[in-house]
Amino acid sequence: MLSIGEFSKICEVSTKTLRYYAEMGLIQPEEINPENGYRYYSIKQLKTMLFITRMKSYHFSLEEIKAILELEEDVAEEKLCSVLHRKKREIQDRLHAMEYTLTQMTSDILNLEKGIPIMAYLDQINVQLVESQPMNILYLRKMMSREDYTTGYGMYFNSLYEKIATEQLMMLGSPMTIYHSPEFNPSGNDTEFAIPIKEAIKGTRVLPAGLCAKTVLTGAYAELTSIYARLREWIEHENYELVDSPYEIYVTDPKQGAAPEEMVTEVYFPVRKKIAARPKTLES
Amino acid sequence: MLSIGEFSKICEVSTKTLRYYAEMGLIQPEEINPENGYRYYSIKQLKTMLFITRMKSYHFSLEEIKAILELEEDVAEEKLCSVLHRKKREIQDRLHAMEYTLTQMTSDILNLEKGIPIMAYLDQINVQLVESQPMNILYLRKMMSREDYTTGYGMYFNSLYEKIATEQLMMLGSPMTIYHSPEFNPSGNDTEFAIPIKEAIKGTRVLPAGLCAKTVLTGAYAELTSIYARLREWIEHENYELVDSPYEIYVTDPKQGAAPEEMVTEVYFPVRKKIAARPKTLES
DNA sequence: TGTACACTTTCCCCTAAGGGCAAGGTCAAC
DNA sequence: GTTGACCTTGCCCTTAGGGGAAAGTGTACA
Repeated sequence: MLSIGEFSKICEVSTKTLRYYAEMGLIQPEEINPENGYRYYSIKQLKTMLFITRMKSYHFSLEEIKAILELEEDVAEEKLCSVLHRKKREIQDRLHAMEYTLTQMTSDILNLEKGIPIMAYLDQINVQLVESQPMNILYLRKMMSREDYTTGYGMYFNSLYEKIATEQLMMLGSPMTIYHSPEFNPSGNDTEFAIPIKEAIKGTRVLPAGLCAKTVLTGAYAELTSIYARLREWIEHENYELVDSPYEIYVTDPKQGAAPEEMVTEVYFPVRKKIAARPKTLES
Repeated sequence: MLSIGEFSKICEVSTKTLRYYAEMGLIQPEEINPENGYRYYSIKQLKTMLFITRMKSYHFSLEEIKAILELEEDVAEEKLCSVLHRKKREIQDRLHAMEYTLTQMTSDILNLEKGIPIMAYLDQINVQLVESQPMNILYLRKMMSREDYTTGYGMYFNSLYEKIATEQLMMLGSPMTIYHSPEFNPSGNDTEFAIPIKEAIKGTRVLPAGLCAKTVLTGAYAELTSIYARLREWIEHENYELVDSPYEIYVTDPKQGAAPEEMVTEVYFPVRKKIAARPKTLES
């Protein structure tokens, strides 16, 4: 039997950590002296501790590790395998995100070294007032949470494309999304995926025409937040107000896998001039 | 002037976040109504908020971002540039660490699919008792914290190699490190870098001969923790005790950049059989 | 056998970046 | 005048432990 200090040195973790793990039920000392409360570990528990530290290095949370340790013998190996696969994919995603962050940092550094302030690009975003045409769109409307976006976009546009193909419909424009949640909502956004087509069939509706503030983004989607901010700023400053859901048109089809710098996205905010000093703004 | 809710929608952050940032002095509302405490932001502050979220996406802490925002105008750009460079390197390091984690996970998954339990390798580590020869070593002794290790190893071995080259000394073995801190110590370890040479000059000492428990590791250093644990377990189980500082010999020179799977490292624990049931263990 | 010191226990507060919720005050549209 | 949306502060919660205090315990040494 090993005291907590001895065991902690062998495992190369602190005694604090061992006590914490015992408290949360991750690994219990094999024996506790009932008189003085001293914890005693068996050397056989070393393997469990090394397993825990390995899973921790794979970015499992302690709760996840606990769940793995509590698996029944007979399902343990396959379950562990599947859970490792899942975590691996998660880490790969994080890795790609970091790679993208790095390219962004590099471009910012390059700009800075040329003497261009980092946020200068904001002033380059220019907003135009345009009159949009009415469009007949084939749509799918879903609640999307932040994480669903990357996979969701693919899925829903795919099913729209499929319908167009199987029903021999005629596409009249680029795919688009319409954001019906009026505000930034971390728990989920009411999002409509749509493609303009000629035929007015079931599953289509007309996107009404109207005055819009419009901005064109050339480059990766990461800048979209700034675009939205800039549009809202413009609307505020020019004394307009939003009268319908904003939408984006993906002029460069994201499915074609164009280079991120060449992707073109148009952002539209349906607006109307604010009527000054009149309370009833919902009627013209 | 925008209320906190309006500003939060434009910036796409929560009102909680805005209040938190104000509280910690990151960004103050331009005006606070003294009667009711309502915060009002100016649209000009949007640029600052977008800058903050961008820096956050670069993994700067809020404290770091605050420091950047508080820089004097004239030094701001160069300082920002240098700080971005530093952070970029940090992220690259994390990226490499994650890539390594991924290769480890992959190999664990492969084993599992072959039916080999993840921790099975522990039982494969075998420990031998050997009698080491005395060695005359050229050494450098330093306190190392965990993060110093990767850079430190390079630096200190380099300066040893340099001395050997300039003073025309004769190397008699592979580089090694001796760990004098008796325990796992997160704040810093007393570490000796050494290379066996022929000449007994200033800056050398003799590593005494003696009985050692020895293990050979073939593969990446990440497994070293397990090796140490296994050695301590063996010592405990076989009723030996540690009588001097453990050391590692890098048989495959890490400078030569061999593939991690082919690196060979020997780990030695100077030991002695425990004298049973006698209190004075320090004298034989 | 006494003593000094190392070891262990529990308890409490702290971290970073906010989220959730409650109670109460305020604003704007009807 | 009322209602519902919005704002305020305050408190507790999150992860994976770290730091330190106060008190009890174990053991090596004289």
